[in-house]
Amino acid sequence: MSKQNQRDLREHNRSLIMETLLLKQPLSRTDLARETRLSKVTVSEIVSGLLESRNIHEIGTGHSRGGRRPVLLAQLPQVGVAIAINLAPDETTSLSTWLDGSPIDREHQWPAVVDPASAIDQVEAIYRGELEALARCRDAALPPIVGLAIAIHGNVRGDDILFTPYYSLAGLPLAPQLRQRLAVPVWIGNEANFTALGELASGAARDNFVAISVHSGIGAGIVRDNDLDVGRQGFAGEVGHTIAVPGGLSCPCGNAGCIEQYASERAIVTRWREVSGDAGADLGSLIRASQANDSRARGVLSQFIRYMGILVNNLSRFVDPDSIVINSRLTAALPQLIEEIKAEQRCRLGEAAPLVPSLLGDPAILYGGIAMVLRRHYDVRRLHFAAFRPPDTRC
Amino acid sequence: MSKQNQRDLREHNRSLIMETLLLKQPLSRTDLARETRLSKVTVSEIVSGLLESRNIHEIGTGHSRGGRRPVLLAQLPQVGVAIAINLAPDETTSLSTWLDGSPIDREHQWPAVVDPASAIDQVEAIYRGELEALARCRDAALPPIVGLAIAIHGNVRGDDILFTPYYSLAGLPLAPQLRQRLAVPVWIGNEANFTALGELASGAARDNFVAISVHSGIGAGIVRDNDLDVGRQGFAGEVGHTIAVPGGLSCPCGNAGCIEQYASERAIVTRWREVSGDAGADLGSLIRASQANDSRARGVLSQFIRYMGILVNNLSRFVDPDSIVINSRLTAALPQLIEEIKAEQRCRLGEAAPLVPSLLGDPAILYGGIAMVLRRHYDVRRLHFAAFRPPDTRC
DNA sequence: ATACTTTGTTAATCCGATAAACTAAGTTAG
DNA sequence: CTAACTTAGTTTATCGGATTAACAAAGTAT
Repeated sequence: MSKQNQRDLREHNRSLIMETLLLKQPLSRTDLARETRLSKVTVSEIVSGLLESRNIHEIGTGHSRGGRRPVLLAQLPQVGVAIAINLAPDETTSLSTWLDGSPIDREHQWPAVVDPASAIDQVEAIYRGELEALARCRDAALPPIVGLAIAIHGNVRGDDILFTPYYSLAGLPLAPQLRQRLAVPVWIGNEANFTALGELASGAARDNFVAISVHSGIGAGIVRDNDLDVGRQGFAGEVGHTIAVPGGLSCPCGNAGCIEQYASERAIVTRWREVSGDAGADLGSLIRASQANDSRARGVLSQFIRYMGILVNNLSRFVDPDSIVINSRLTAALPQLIEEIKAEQRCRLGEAAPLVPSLLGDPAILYGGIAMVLRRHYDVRRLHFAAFRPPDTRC
Repeated sequence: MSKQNQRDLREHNRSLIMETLLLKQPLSRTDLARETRLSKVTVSEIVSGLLESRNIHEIGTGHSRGGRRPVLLAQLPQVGVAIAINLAPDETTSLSTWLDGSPIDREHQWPAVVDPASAIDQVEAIYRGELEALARCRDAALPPIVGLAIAIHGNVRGDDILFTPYYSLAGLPLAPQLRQRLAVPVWIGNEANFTALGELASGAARDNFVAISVHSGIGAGIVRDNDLDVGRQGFAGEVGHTIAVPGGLSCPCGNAGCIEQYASERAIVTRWREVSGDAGADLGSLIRASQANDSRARGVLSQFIRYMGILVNNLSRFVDPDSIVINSRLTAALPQLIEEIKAEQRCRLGEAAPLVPSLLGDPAILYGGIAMVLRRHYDVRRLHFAAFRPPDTRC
């Protein structure tokens, strides 16, 4: 039902050109015609529109390839701001970027939002606080806000918050209310799904992949054809609640043997405390002990490896992705874990999917929110974050 | 890259009209304009083309709705033949239908194709044998063959046979060779994926669903947006090789604890033989014993229920489909098993996906092959099989 | 018989993509 | 240094496809 008249056709080709430019800028009009297989005339027309709407600009001329020099086109990033808010169970973080994904200021922390009665007010206050922080760090006026993305630690489908294990936001009309109050496009989504968008935009993976996020629970974002697949009820990728041990440890979800009872940070730390006899032990001490070749720590990690191996195997069998991205503090600190998880893949049905570490690490959720905003703003699927500006150059 | 010029637009709208007509025939031109949201003129133009190419015909006039009576349009089924061949490990079956999916003759049996050296010749012989059988049962000449689909019990991606556990067809250029020899469109695909297409065309499920097939192994076809998702290497849906028991029974695939070691027909019959002490016991005797309330049989079935419950749970968490179709001889004979598998769903993350039995049963693979041919022939995604002609009216 | 409805076609128009010709601005070879 | 060639981008003419509006065809209702 989507593309059936000429206006849709034009819209489609505009998206195509914008996406190509965002991915491979700078490009000339002729480059764009070659890449998109559109005629030069069509490209020139659409480019005129994009120039006029100040989405792109001409940045000068490139090197001649034996004739007239090409006029190079590039995105105009500082004409708008994208904002992402991560409603984590224990704190709220926020980040604002230009339209190329480069941060304007550092990441900000705020109190956790847990009370459903005041949740919408709180998020509104955080949004306004973020704007003030931006104003303080910039003397010039801010360009328009092109969108706000809010990461929910729970299940989301469209504007509906369906289930939130860590707080009680289910059923709250967060997105519609904020849209009205802030007069800004608002997108909400599951945290693991945002992470997957972040990995897509950072270049860790593309096309068809799964991004696994390990923290207190285990979630995943499934990307098919450069688009999120959230399933019928927004539960696609709830891989923490796949059963790995029949009749195993009971899980708050109601089932027994869910894999997140064996391989989540919480499960691993619990096990590490048992093994080490230190009730105050945490993920950091486990990592340090492992680096010091502590055999008890290695034992705990072998459990992590084993169950992550099962998860990766099962993911490969179910969805057979092009690659699997892992975002976890354990694999970030101990890169060899990735190889050990790979070594668990013994199924001879084809090669195992390439396993790659996240390029974004902890702030992946926020960058994923930014990606959510930008892909809607530009009406594209893939985009490419500009190199991250080092912290010292920020305000 | 697909739809960017006007020709693509026309092609898209032609497909849209054909798909709508196949699903809801008979329809008038005005009905089609309303359903597709295209203008009456565009519909009339495209319909003229479809009439001229004898894909559809006018079957008369419908009831007046207060004005001129509509001219009803319908598919013209007997202008072409679709053929499907199922290369099962123990036998080969074949089926031919008209373009509405109604069988021309009964299903035919042939010897199993196991020798890679002669496999292509054998399949060619079976195809020609099927044509002869059709000629024998019809005095009139056959219309053209619009395509041949071949179900492979193994992994397929495009024309490439990647892995076949039961015979050695991997790497064989079956499709390209037959295309050349028979001068007919040839499609090959995984058996479970074909089954999913069959369920789609039979109306058992639509849009986004998973069709699980249980026999000697366990496979699944994943349908997203009415299209098959076969994954990077054609392994998507190889759910039999997801691990359900860490360190469990070893599987020929190289892993341990694969779910098909616990819930496939082979696994269940093995267990039934152990429990009953009868080395000749089979699935039929298990079903009969269960119907006679034999407690040992019920025990064996409870294992089936338990592991199928895990599989359904994990599928729901990974892909969150609109529904899950189960095609197995056990659930077909003992429908209450479906309810018992449903009862295993204890995860409170949203409602469990509706679990429905296959409408096609055993010949689902063949009908799925037919669907494969027809959807390519008409360039549509969804289609709807005409009611099956009862066996006694066939030749 | 007259007025109204619905179906489907004809005619006029609009919109978007393309090809061909052309202008602009360079490089290269002699 | 100029003539010939190349590449970039625009102008012009044309084509293909979708839509609107008007109309013809064929019915119903009173």
